[in-house]
Amino acid sequence: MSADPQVPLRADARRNRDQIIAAARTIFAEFGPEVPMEEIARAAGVGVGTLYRRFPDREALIRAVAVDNFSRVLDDAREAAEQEPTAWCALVRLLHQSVELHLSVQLAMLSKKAHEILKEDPAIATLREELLVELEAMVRGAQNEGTLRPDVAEGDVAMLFALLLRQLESRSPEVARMSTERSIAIMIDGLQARPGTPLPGRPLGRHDIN
Amino acid sequence: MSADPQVPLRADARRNRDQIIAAARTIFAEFGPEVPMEEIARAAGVGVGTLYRRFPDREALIRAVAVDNFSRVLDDAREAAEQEPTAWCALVRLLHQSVELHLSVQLAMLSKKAHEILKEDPAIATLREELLVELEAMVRGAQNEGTLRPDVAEGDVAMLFALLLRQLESRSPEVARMSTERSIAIMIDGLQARPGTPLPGRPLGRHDIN
DNA sequence: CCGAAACGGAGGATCTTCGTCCACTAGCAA
DNA sequence: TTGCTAGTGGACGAAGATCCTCCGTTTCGG
Repeated sequence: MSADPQVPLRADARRNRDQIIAAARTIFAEFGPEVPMEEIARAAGVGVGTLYRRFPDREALIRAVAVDNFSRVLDDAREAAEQEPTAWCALVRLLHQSVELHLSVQLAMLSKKAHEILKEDPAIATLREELLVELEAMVRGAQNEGTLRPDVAEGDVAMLFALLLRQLESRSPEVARMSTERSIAIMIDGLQARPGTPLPGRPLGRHDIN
Repeated sequence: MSADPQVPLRADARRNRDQIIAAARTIFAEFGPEVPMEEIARAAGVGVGTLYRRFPDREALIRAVAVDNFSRVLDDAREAAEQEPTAWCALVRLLHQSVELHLSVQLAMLSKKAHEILKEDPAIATLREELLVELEAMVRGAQNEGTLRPDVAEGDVAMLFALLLRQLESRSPEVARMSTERSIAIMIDGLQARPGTPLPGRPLGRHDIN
């Protein structure tokens, strides 16, 4: 995912590296970016030693996971934009594609620490920007269709994503799932175009959410 | 706030106790119930010793804060119910009265640890139940008025509160504030009664959110 | 089959938080 | 005012958590 190292990795090393990123992705998404490294190693089925050999410190791991994940979401977004008949549908689909989204949001907006780390990294800044451009296009598109209320911008939508995707801890999984679905649906309803009920403030663009 | 102790506290002790609860309230609301005790002591302008003398452990403090805060929210809710012309208005007002609400929600729904502690305590269980009853009345009322969509219940509304009130960390305070306001407004729009767009699942009652 | 690459996890170092203890301060009753 | 006692605060040792290195063992691949 990152630039290939001078010397290609041995097959098993490569495999382990991928497993680590995969494990880190789900674990970060669920518990945030500060879980003990050992948890991640265990989930990946490797020893901490291996983890640290591949990623010299937590920051490096977070960066790698973020790059990996932002790319996925960007792909999802582009795919949705391409396949769905309307911009509105694409937006809704993206919003329901929670899992990947969850992590990107978690890292980029919800965790102070992760945010600081990521904002330095140019590769990630680029991905993030591309993603927001994509989102902006959807928002504009849906507004032109008349389906999305005109007084919001991509920053607003990103913010809602962020708020909604935070799973509530505990609860029974089924209720949690249902409640998330219902909340997303209510929120989508709130986004739909409709006369009246102006929003306070001004539309938040992609620079407002820094 | 709790039953008066055998021997009344000396004036300064009383004052310190109140300061501790006040400090804990804002700090818990902002950073969750696991901040170091010393932070709280510092914010309250007392030493850790004082804190521990008054509240033998973190649990005791959390309980005290929760009782204090649930009562406030309950008062707010009743006041809103009484003063606002419609149930819908009362609901909206309550939702905007974020600060107090924030903490109750934070403690009762967002933090696993706090939740476990609180669910044992009968005083808190009572307050919580009373609050949910109040909320249920508002929900029913607003549904009868035809302003609130009929396919939600008090559990849904509580869930939305919980999701929305989680402040995003960092950002500039003004953008954060504006974005919260906007998100709440969008969500309220989504709650308003309207034909079409049925929600998935079933209405979540107050027992679904355990 | 052998050397290099990779592995895993035990363990020492470091950091965090807890909660106690005690010398000091300040209400309050007489 | 004074003396008694409740109250105070913060230094500090204990307990735990997490980090990350190090090295004996295993696995890859030429």
